[in-house]
Parts: sequence; C-alpha cells; structure tokens
Amino acid sequence: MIREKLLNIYHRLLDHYGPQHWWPAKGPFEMMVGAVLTQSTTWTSVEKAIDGLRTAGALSPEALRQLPESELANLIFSSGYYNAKARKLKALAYYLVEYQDDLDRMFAVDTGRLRRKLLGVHGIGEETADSILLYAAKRPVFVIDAYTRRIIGRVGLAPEKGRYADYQHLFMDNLPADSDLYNEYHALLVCLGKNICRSRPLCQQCCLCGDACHFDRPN
DNA sequence: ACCCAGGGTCATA
DNA sequence: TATGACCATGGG
Repeated sequence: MIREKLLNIYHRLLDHYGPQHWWPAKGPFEMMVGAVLTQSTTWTSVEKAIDGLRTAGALSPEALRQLPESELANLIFSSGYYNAKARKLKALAYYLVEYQDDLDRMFAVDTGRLRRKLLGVHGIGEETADSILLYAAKRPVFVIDAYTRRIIGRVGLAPEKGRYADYQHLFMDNLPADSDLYNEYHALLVCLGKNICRSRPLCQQCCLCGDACHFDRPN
C-alpha cells in the first residue's frame, strides 16, 4: 500500500514537472562542494559562488587547501554563512588527502563505511552525506530534506518517530534500491517543495493538492 | 520590514 | 535524545 502511494506520487510529480537532471554539477568534486554550499541556501546563490571558485581556479581539493580561509570565504560570499562554509570546504578538501584527491578511490569504499567517513567530516551531516552518496557515488541511498518531510506529512505518510532515518526507511523499505529512481524522486520532491505554499498546512495549488489531489488527506 | 532557503555544529538539559 | 542559538546573504 505504501509502495503504491510512493510510486503514485513519483509518477505524478514526474508527469507534472518532468526530469530534473540532478545533480547540477560538472563532476563529483564540484558536486560535493555544491552540496556543502547549498546548505540552507538557494541554488542560484550557490551557482554564483561556484562560478567564483572556478574563475579563481579554486575548484579542486588542492587549490582549496592552499587558499587562505578568509579568501575562500570571500569567494563564496553570495552563498551565505561564508565563514562557516569556508571552514567546511577546508575540512572537505583535507579529508580527500586520505584518497590522494582521487574520488574514484573514495567511491571504492562500501556504502556503509563511506557514509560513516563522510559523517566524520566537519560540515557534512546526514543529508549532505547521503546527497554525496546518491548524486556523486551513484549509490541507492534516499536523501531526506525538509521539503520531503513536509510533503510526506501532507500526504499522511509521516512515520511515528520523525528522525532522519525514519523518513529514509519509509522510502528505502518500500521502494526498489534504484539510484536512478532515488535521484529523480528526491529532485522532484524539492521541485514541488519550492512551488507549494509553505504558510498553510494544506496546499491548494500544487499537483498533489487541491482538485488534482487523489491522495488521502490528513483529516 | 519580514520570512526563509536543496543544513550542520555546538552547548545545554 | 532533543531542543535552541548560531551561522549570513539574497530573493520573495
């Protein structure tokens, strides 16, 4: 039952919005940088920051290590929290020394261990770690974000405990372990999240709500 | 002027 | 384990 609901939502979103082509990055390292920079920030602001880094020739682990933290903060100014994020990017760059900056070496690590390693890096929490696992390492790991929680609650599928892992289990225990599916699904949830009204408990306008909504209403 | 964005860390209870 | 302050610019 849950599986059918989740697949129904997915297909409805895909029909309405079309493929999202995530992650919008050139390579895996740029993806990881973007994952940190986009924390609690709009992607358009992140794109400016990434362009700035590229122009400065700072879009590599080695360059990020060499760059003084204050200058790095300056380059990513537009993405907000620039001092905090500069420190996070430094931590990421130094973490990669362990793999000689070769991401293929990092991606050779099994999913569970790699997730733990990523969580050990300053600035990488569960969502960022799973984003890297899914969008850079192509592992079938479902990414949970604030939009996903709201939407799942909206359609009456919220788990009892509201922890990250509980939401993640909802998807991964009821859907096939398919990285392409998880990729598109998360991107579509974010797309919907950006478009629905956040000020009201029930949206009346999005493709899952209002007259077009065929899902169970949470009373 | 006010709210929040594709979160995470740290201190505190 | 679970909350709350904090990080900060930019667009609505």
